Amino acid sequence: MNRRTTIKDIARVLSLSISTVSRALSDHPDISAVTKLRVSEAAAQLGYRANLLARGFRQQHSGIVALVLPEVNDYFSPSLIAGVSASLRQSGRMLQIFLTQDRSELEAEVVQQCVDLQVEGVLLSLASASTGLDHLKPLVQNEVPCILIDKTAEDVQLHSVRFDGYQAGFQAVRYLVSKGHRDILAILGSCTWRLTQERESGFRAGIAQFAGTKAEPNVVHVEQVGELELLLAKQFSRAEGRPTALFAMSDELLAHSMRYLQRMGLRIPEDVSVLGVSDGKFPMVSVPSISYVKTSGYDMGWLAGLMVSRVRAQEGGTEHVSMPVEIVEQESVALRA
Amino acid sequence: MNRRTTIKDIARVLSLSISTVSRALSDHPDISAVTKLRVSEAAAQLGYRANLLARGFRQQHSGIVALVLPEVNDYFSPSLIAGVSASLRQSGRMLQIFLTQDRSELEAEVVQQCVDLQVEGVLLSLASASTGLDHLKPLVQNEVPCILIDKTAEDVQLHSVRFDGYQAGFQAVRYLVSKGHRDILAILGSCTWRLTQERESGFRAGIAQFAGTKAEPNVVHVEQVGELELLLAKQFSRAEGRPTALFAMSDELLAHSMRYLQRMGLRIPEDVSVLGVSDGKFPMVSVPSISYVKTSGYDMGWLAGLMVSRVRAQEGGTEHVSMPVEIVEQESVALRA
DNA sequence: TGAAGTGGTGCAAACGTTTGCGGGAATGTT
DNA sequence: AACATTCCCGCAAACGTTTGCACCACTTCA
Repeated sequence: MNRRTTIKDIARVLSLSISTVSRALSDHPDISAVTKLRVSEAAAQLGYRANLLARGFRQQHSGIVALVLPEVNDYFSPSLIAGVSASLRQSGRMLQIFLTQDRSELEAEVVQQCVDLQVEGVLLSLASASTGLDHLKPLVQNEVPCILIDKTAEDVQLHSVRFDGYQAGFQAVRYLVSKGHRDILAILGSCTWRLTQERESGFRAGIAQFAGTKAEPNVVHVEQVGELELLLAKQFSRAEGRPTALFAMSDELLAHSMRYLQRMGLRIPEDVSVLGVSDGKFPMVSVPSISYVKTSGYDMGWLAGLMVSRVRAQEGGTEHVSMPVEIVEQESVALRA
Repeated sequence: MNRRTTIKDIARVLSLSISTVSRALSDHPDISAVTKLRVSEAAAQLGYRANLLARGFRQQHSGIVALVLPEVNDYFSPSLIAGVSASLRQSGRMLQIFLTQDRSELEAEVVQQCVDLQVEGVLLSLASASTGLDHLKPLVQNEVPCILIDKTAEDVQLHSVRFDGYQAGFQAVRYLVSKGHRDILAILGSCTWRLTQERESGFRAGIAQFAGTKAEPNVVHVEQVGELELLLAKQFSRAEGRPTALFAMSDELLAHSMRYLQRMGLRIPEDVSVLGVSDGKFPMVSVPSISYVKTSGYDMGWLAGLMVSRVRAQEGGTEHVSMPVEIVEQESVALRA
């Protein structure tokens, strides 16, 4: 096997020193224009490619950004990954993905691996069991920028970017009430997620403000999608006083909810209106199409990617971004007298 | 900032040479048991972590496997990624993901980047425009194991793993015919994919063998999902002699097809039966649940991950694996007299 | 007693790149 | 003419790890 051509080969061919070649390739001001030209021509000629491991080793960082996810689901993750990938490509970095299977121990292990690899930054979506943040210490100790995304937690040391959960819940109620709904059922995920808590408080605030004083907020928490069937059966079995609208916190909850509603013979939106929180793809292909609170995973990924550049550039304070949401109207919400 | 502890620190603390420490940590037979113990204790004590960049640099390979995808879609990619990730974790490697936006130039660029990084192997799903394989030359020249997955091509140099497309088409027809269907419409993807061609030939063979001699295979190719609406309108507008069953090659085509069918007021499965090819998640949440030809992305990812180990271990001939498929019955196919 | 083997350890080079420093030549300044 | 300045460039060290080789002490065998 023919050895890779290195910077030394270029130096030999041009009778230059390796330091000059190195500087020429990185456009160092000390090097004259003609030399730079000769070097870059020779490099192209010889098919030179920088050895990223050698460079990374020398510079003490790898050019890699890690994206750590509990799992890669069918709804949110793909667009998030696409956003991160696009953003990193632009800043000349590479994307490494780690899955933690939603387990804290794996998360800790993976975090250590990121440090060992000397990544440029870590974009981390917390496992649901990760209540404490001790296992992220290696990152701050080694000054690796860590940005919590989506599934975040409160922390002064770490940056974060997430959707405005409060607004998501609040706007959802506002919209449904504006369509005449008063009895709204909120299907939320695990209480351990900060995201869930925020949406719930937004939802409750919305109910209090818009639905009138008599209305009691109707909220259920779902840990496993299996629980949904019974919950919905209980809520919708009675003909009188059942919810006229359903608000689901995720595509997954939304999909399963719709499935059960339709099984029970309830029509959407004639019998019950439905509003989701989504990236937009599932609501689009569904029949009928679903109105939803839009949360762009792509945008979030893009921003998170930018943030590692920002954080590395100047050590400003820790940023906590919450991204805006907006209502997208489609067919699943009916006007109610 | 406190420097990372290195192998040298351990050596100094124990008054050993760095070579001894290195060998002890890698369980080299030359080193005595007691020394190994002392070293590993000191390492734990000092919180030593190997510098992966230094090691990779020295060993000429990074411990990273690249997964190169045209895009990360909502249906297939997530489980594929999960499978690859799990498999790589087991072999102690890390996963890097590159998206090519289904563009050949980006694919070529990314391939070069993989070589620059000295990855252990590349799992590559071809962009639809990548007809030739010249841009993969850097991989074979640098002896980087390359395994084409899913979107593959014929090549003697490169390994490949994909689903048995012929069987998918063939079994689909067999199943639908067994339920009494004769007029089956096949919705296929881009002709440029080898996968599409195989499924089409399987489909045609099935029609020829099972549907009787009089039956003409009814096949449409969809480049952009937008075309679907007109295609389906044309096929299903007439009341007489319209297809009684529809076979869709992907979740995406399936989802959009169903959407349009239902818009046209056609009931599934009463008016038209539907069969998909899928990983299984979308057919499950759909209403009604969809019968499908099962293709496990997780299994494929897992296998692809294993293959890089196999290829690196002993240089056997190039492997071409085609994974079996099976019919999963659900609610979307009606019995027809 | 000398030679040959063995088990444990250290020396030093090497991987490819970056970078602080020093120096030579040419030009400009007193 | 002496000196300062500017522009290019080379020397050599350094990053942390692995590994071929040499070495020493000790045992075994002739």
